[in-house]
Formats: sequence, structure tokens, C-alpha cells
Amino acid sequence: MEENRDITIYDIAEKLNLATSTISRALKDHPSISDKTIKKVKKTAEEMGYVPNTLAAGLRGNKTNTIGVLIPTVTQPFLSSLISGIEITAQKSGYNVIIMQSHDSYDEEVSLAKSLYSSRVSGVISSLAMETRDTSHFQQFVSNNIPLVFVDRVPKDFNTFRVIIDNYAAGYKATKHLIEQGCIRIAHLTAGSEFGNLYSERKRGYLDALKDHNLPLIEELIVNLKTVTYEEGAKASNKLFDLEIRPDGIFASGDIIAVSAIQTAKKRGIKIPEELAIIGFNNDPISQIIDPNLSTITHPAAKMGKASAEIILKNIKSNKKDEVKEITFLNTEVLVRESSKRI
Amino acid sequence: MEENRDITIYDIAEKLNLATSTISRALKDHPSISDKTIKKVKKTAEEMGYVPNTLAAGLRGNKTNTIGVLIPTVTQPFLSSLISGIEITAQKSGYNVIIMQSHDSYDEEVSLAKSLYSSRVSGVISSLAMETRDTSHFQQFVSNNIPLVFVDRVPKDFNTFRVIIDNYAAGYKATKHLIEQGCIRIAHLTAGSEFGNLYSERKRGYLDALKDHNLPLIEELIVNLKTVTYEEGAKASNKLFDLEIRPDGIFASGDIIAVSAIQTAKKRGIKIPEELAIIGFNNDPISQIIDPNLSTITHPAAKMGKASAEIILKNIKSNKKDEVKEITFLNTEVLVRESSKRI
DNA sequence: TTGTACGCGTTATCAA
DNA sequence: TTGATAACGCGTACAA
Repeated sequence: MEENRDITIYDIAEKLNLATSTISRALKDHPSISDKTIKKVKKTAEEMGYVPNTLAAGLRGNKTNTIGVLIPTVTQPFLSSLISGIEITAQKSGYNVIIMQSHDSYDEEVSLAKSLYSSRVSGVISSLAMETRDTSHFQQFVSNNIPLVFVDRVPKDFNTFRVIIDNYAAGYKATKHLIEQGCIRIAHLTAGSEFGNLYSERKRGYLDALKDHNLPLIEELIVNLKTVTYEEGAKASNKLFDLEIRPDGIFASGDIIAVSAIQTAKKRGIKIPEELAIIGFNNDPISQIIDPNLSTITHPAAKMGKASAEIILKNIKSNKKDEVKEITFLNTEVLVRESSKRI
Repeated sequence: MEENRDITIYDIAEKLNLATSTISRALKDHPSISDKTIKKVKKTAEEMGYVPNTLAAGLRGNKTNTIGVLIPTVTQPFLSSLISGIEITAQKSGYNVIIMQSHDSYDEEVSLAKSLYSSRVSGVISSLAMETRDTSHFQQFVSNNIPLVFVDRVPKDFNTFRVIIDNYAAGYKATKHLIEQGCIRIAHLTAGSEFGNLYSERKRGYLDALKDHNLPLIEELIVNLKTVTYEEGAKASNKLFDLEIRPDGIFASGDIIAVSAIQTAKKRGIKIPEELAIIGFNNDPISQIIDPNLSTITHPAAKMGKASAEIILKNIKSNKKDEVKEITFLNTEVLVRESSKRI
């Protein structure tokens, strides 16, 4: 009752008195094979329970139809949506997706990159670990002509495809929105200095928006969190609320932080948005659950995944080298909800 | 500057005047190879930039060190945590994880299962698509001695490993908790009749808890949602709140639904938990964000992922067949938060 | 301790 | 339109 050995094209060939090459071609609708043979082969393959061995095909053809995804974690809403976008796009073209989590560790990232290369993936999509400063472990892909796309948290100095949002513009827009609501003392909750420069770009946008609207830069209103967690957000918020003159607006560089700020403010009886307007970043699910609803910046995760996968697919077959790799910018929007709507 | 061809053990063998078999063994610390040779080989391999080709090894050894994961989607908090648990465990043993999303479609699931088999994964972990009634597409793994673990949404009639929680007990506990808070008209929001019987089990627990505490079963208090979404939850909640005698407690079979019920109730001015106590299911992140905080049932996603992966790893090498496959039950707990705390 | 030689399943090349 | 055969890179049984 149990099959002990896989059916191979060799078995089919034997049964039909054909050559394995004929079977192989027939299965792939090769034009040089007669319709009759194709039909016969496919029927027999089906009957015998043939399942192609992609390993063998991969070894032979030196392509695996697999996209490797190397990201910090799969549990953040942004990243799981990113994966989803990648997976759906890959699936449509018959590609599989292999996932690896660096857990924001540089060492793990290096080791996993090697592992991906070892698996001979056809392409790689990666968002850098927080810790990562040096990206030479990605060079192996480029050197071997394996398309590489960095997404969201990307290195500045690596000539490969990048799919990102304009963090500067988004930070600017978020801040400008608060200014338009009448805020004049706008705080900024941001995260540790980092290589991927996404927070620093948002901060740059914040700073420029202040300047362009003739608002003073108040150092004590900018708080740098060590980690992007609820607890750190609460700590930073309390620090702000303890100031002699409290901020009347907060631009938080992530929804978790913003939500934390909202709840901390509520505990202290600070009215939102009347006394304090808040805007976050990412449009995570929690932003719609928190009361008041959190205004935020959209971060098109699924679209970014789709775009990344499409770039991989498009470049897998091309043998062009050393050309300039494009940077894809995806659009973000200010999503105005209750936490900042004063007008 | 660019490498054009991968370095193989053959290249190393040539350089060192050794046989490929010696290289192969040296790289794996085979006991029959002298330490000196091992050291020399490894050093040279490193220098030459050798990266093992797992495809070739997989083809040769008929094992890929890859675990296939076939689930409805990666974007639900429960499932992304599940993946995370699987991936971490697999990684530790040098296994890779390949992810496929069925999007709750039976047809996709069938096709992806074939694709997984085609990839010759070493083991499969799956949570069934909502649509799935027939599970014969998983038989190919069992027939070929590939360990198969169903997790969370599992078939009843398939003799393979299962990692689940006791949904009946959890439903009972949730309901009992509400009863202990003084609720006597407890509504239940559940989801469409389904094969995986997780909602029906929870409902059974609900019913038995009522019976055991001498509370009448009131049909109009049980509402079946078509899909587990916020919108459906709101619709169902409004239906309940429109009744002549409103429920004083709700056990929702999912946190999204519960959150939706809370917000709907708040809009109608119903006080929580005083007039209405609510408990959800899953302990999703939103349950801690909603105001009032949602009481819920823990659903140990990461642990379930870990357990599933461990079962796979343990059974990959065993050749025992036809034995009874164990069912692993993981523990759930009532997490009492504001939405149901009356006492 | 090391070497020889074959096979894993597929596909591409060349020949018929 | 079909067939014979080599090759992809590795691991292992067997021999030395």
C-alpha cells in the first residue's frame, strides 16, 4: 500500500517505451513533441502518481525557482504583510518562498545569508537586522548574479535594488499635519541611531517641517528610544509629560510607540487630541483599535513585497551585470484619524 | 572580479591532490579523516570561497533539511507567531522553512501540497484552509514517510501528528469565567460550521458550561458569523444588542470579534464590564490595546510551532510506519482583564 | 586513512 | 518527432 520509491520520468519512459528525454519534454509541452505523445505521457504520469523532483531539476538547471527572504522577524505586522505580498507574487510565477528570521542579529543574518546561498535560491529579498552595519555578506549574491532586493531597512552604500518609502517625506508630512492642526510644540519619538537610516530620515523630515513652518527646534522634545517597544514608548512619553511645558503634539516613528503614548497620556488625564495631538507610523492593526483611533502614516507592506518579488522575477533571467540598480519608491499617505483631528 | 562558477568539492580536491570523497568527508568531520587533512581541507575551502550545494546533497541523500509550512495566511498574529516558533526551532537544527499560504482556499492548498512534495521537503506542518473538507492531498506525505503535523485547525479523521489546544475545555473555561462574574445571559459569537471543528468545540464547551451551571440555553444568543472579521463582528453584536433582553456577557470565539463587540457596545453606551462582560479568544496584540482591555483565552502560538517542529525533527529519521501518531495538547489559560472583571 | 566509481532525477545537446 | 548520453555536485559502498 505504501509507495517506497518515487516515480521518476525513467519509470514513465520504461512503461511507454519512450526515452526519458521525450518524457521530460512532453511534460513541459515542448513544441517538438507530438500532441499525441504529450497527451499520452501526461496521462500516464498522472496515473503512476509522478511528481517532478524539483531538486534534480534545480541541480541540473542551476535554478531553484525559490526566493529567499531574510528579515528580522515574521511577527511584526509590517513584515508579515510584506511576506504575504512576496509570497502571493512568487506563487503566481511558480516560485516558492523560503523564510529566514535574523531576529535583528547581525551574526544570524550572516549565517542565514550563507545558508540561503547554499540553497541556491534564485533571488533574495532582505530587510536588514537592526544590528547590521556591514553588508558584505550579501555580496555573494551579487557576485554570482543572483538578484538581490533590499526592502524597507536598506543599506545606503550597496548597489542593488531597493524598495523603500520616502521616509524623509513621510516624516515631513506627518509633522506638517500636526502643525496644520495647530500644534506648536511637537515632540518626536524616534529610535536608536541606525544604519538602515529609516528613523533618522523620518527625523530629518520632522526637523525640516518645523523649520519650514518657523517653529523652533526644542531638543528636549526629541526622545530616542532604545527599542521600539510599548514599555520604552511609555517611558519616553512620561518623560515628555513631565516637562515644565508639555508638548501639544507627538510624532511617533511607529504605531506601537504612538499607542503607548496615547495610553500614557490618557492615564495622566491629558485630552487627545485637544491638548495633545498624536500621529504614528505604519498603520498597524492596533492603530484602528486604540481609542481614540490613531492617525498614522501608511506603510504599503504588501505592495512593497509585491514590488520586491516582481523585481526579482524580472531580473532572474537577465544576465546583465554591473548596471545601475533602480530604487523603487512606494507612496505613503497621512491617515487622519481621531488622535490628531482638531479641525 | 566576478565569480562565474561555483567552487565545488571537486575544485578543492584538485587543488589539494585529494579525492572528492576525502573532501566531502573532511568537511563533515568524518572520523576516518585525519585531523590534519580536515584542517587543511576546511582552510582551503574557506579560502576558495566554497559553499556547499544543498541541492546536490539533497538529491543525493534524498533529504533536504527543509520543513514545509502550509497555512492559510501569514498575516494573522496567531499564525505569524506559529511560524516564528517553527522557524526558530528548525533553524537550531539546521533546517530551513518554506512557507506557503493557502489563503483558506482548498484548491490552492491542494496545489501547494503538491508543490511541497515536489520540493521533497523533509517534513510538513499544516493548518487547514477554512474551505478544506477533504484532506487526501496530504496522503502523499504519509505514504512516502514524510512526517506530517497538523496544527490548530486539524482534520479529525487523519492518522497523523496533531498539535492542538483543547478547544472544548477553553470554551468551557471562558464561559465559566463569565458565569463566575455573575453573568446569566451569556451570548456566544462563533464562526461558520467547519471541518476543522475548532469553533464547534469551543461552542460545545460553552454549552456544557451553561448546562453545568444550570443556565438555560437561549438560542437567540448564539450568533454564527460567516467570516471572522471586524465587520461581521459588529453586525452580530448589533443583532444581540437589539434583542428585547440584552445579553449580560459575551464569549467571542476570537479577539477581533470581541474587540468589535466592545466597540459596538461602547457606541451604544453599554457599560463594560458592568452591563456587559466580554471575553475573547487568542490573546492577539489588539486585546491589550482595546479600552477596556479584553479578557481572553491564551493560544500558545509560538509553543505550538515549536512543538510541531520538534515532532517533525524527531520523526524525520525514524522509519517506523503505521504506528499511532500522537496528539499533543497545549495548555490554554483564561486571561482576566478589564472587559470581564466584575469581582 | 584515503581513493574509485557510481547514482540521485532531470534537462540540454547532439544525433538519428 | 524522438533517442542516447552527458552533466549538474555530492555522498557512499567498496576497494586499497
